[in-house]
Amino acid sequence: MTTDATTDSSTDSAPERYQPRAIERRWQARWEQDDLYRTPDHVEGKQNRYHLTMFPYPSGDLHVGHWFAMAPSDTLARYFRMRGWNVLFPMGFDAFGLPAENAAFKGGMHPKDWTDANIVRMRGQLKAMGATFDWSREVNTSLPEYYRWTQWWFVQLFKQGLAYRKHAAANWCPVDNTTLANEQVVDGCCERCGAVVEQREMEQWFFRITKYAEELLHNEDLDWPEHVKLMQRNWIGRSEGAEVAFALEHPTADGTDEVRVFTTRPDTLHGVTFMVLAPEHPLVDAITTTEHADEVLAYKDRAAHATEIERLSTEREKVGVFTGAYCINHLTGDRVPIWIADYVLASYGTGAVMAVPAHDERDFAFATKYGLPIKVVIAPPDWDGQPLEAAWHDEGTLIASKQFDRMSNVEAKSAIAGYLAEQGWGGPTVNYRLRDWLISRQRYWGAPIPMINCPDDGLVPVPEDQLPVMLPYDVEFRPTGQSPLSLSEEFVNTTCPQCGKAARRETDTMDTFMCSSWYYMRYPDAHNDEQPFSRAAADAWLPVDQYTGGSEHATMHLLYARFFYTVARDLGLVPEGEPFTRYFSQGQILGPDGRRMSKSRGNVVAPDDQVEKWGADCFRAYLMFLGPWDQGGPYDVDSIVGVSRWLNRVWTVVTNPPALVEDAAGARDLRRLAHTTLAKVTEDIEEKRFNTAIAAMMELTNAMQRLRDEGHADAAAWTETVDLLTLMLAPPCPHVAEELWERAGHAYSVHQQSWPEYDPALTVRDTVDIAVQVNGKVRDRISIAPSADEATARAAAEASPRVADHLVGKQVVRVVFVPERLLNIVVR
RNA sequence: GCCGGGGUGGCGAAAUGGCAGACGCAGCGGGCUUAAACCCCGCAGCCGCAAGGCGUGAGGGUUCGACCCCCUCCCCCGGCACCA
Repeated sequence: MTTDATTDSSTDSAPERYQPRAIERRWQARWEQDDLYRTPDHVEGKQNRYHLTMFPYPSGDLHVGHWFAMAPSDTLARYFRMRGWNVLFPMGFDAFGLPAENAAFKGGMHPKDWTDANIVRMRGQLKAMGATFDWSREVNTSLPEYYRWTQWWFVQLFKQGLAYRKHAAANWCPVDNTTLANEQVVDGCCERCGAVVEQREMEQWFFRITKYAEELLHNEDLDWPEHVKLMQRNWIGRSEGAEVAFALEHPTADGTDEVRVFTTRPDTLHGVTFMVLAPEHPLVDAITTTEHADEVLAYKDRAAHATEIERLSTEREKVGVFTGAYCINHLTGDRVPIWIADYVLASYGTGAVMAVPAHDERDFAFATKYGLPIKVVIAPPDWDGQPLEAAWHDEGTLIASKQFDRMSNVEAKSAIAGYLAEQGWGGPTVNYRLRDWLISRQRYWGAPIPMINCPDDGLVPVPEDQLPVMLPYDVEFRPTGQSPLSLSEEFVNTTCPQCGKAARRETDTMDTFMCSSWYYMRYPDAHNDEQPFSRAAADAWLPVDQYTGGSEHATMHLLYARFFYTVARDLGLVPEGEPFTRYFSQGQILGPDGRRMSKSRGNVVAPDDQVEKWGADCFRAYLMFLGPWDQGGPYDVDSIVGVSRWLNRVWTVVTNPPALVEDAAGARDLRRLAHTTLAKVTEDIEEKRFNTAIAAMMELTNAMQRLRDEGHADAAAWTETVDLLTLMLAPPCPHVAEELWERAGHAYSVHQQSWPEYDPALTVRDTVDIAVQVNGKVRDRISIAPSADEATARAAAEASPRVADHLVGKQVVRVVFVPERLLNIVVR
């Protein structure tokens, strides 16, 4: 460590200043040299505990948001390590993805080189944080040694029938030139770039996540924030109802003789007056009559060109066209006209709905516009038989429904659904809003889908011993909408693994969410080149005991990861249960102006500058101190100085203590405060309330400062307090804690010490101040023994003139006494 | 529209039925210093000279007592939204 030219270091009496950066560099080097944070799979006498914070995308620079997510997470991992657990806290990089290509395209740098350079830079920045990451387990999803196993996963899913190829309308981002999963479309726009998403018909790979919809829905028992679990449940969107077959009046040329619909209202089946198919419904062309063909064609064309935003708008007037065809309602024998309209979604249910205008607002609007009949089958109370002015969707009693008349509509739901099943016309069913996960991307920087298309054998997976399918370096990766890999003859041309004949490789790459769906399973066995990870490693570490990260991933990463874990479990790769036992979502750190940090707003706070100026310990502590972790908040450039002052004060009181003497009374007071603080800090860290934990440590420090001003303190109590403070400081501020620990003459390292236990006996007070109220208003405060009873407290209270004044001439009607809190005298 | 989370000094916040504003920023006064910075001490919700009164988005309720529980409403943030 170098001493700089500050004048005070030359004099004997002047205290040594706290120099955070020098201390931090010194200890980071030492920890790395000693491999202090390498985590073995098993440690005698310790239980394993897996802590994880979401790994970053290597965009180039670690920003304040990363620190805000990771520093408290590291504090937690350090705390549990001190509690005696063998804590795994790994780090890596989610290194595939679009920004590498876009940046590469702009800067003329190859995506791999750009990504690798960013990782080097960010690894250095992460190390500056002083976190307890076990770098020996680092993963980089863009390396063949990793994506080989991502491809292996794809093959397993394919073999399980969970990966399939389908020609379907897909979300297409015209700016990024690739398809997007449903989850990546926000308000009809690309989640990443904001461009308006289009629909494009193409061959795409999907994962059958919907097979697990019911299982994924059941997340009640997870120790996760309720709002995140709710977001997942809403996203999956279970709805109970019935599937109903309607007979086509004229079967189609290929023999189809019915249309099936999904409805949550089988109770209104007798009120169906028309039917609406999605414009993309496969039956549309076959049933459309010649005289309506032109109109239908024109409408389909218009619907196909509407953007997602237009189609999603609930305000847009509902328009459609008649196909000329009819079907028959089995229950009533009614002849029902079939229309098409784009408010019916091809991708939900059966892509067709039965319309009951009397009891559904959308159908009501549609019927009114086109003069279609409105038939009431649930009578609103006091209904006079006149036409309805609006759809009635509340509960009621069935009418005009044959044998179901006079039944409550709630009963009728199951009664009619059951009757349909008996008659072979459908029956009760459950539908989910969740769609299968579209995973193919027409971009370069991702893991190639390990499939081969053979003219004879069809789609054949690349044999596992031939993985990875290497992503070629020399490829024209300019985004054109055509998969870049398809332009490389060398990549595309191969032979069929089954018949050996010439065949072509799949040229799409995988959605990067696939890489992050299993990375937490890789850390336990990060360098295994025989399998993605061993069962032994999985048993040692999985599931993750504490996961932390932003809740923006609620319906993407967190759902996909649960899906993957379910598959892994079914394959016998991992223990039973869920991937993340506990999950905590931190809030978002905002710019000093209270808005999201972004370069265009010019409100970005650069963490490197802050670390250089204040030190990593101070920056970590500031981020934890600014408010509740799950709430986030603005980064206030001015108030970090308060945390810096605190650490300086800690430094001063510890390195330059008052005269150490014997003082029994002072010792009791100091110990009481030290142990009360320890109790509070322990509880707060367990509850992830870092802001109040730090506030408590500040209070303790302030009290020590007062003793220092007084000039003397009890030697034993002082030393004990210094040690406790240093140990409490170790998780949030690891460097200064290590330095002070060493200066106190203790053995290296503070990070291998046990978390101290507080002594409840030492926290007991001799007297407590309680509030005295008269009619609920505080009139005075009195000091009494904590054990004092009501009579004692009341006597003391009445002795106070400030209280007595309010009792004069009044009659006491009630006295409420809360020990150690207050006394309330109710008078009249 | 539906579902969550929130609204407390000039600012970040604390208190989950019991002394509202701990801790910190900014502010004011003082000390140290040739001076500045650092550092240290003190003051500080609002009105008021004071006694006292008022005060946790607004209004109502329950209670001896409400930031906290209940009802109605307003505003901010997040999610979902033609899912039949």
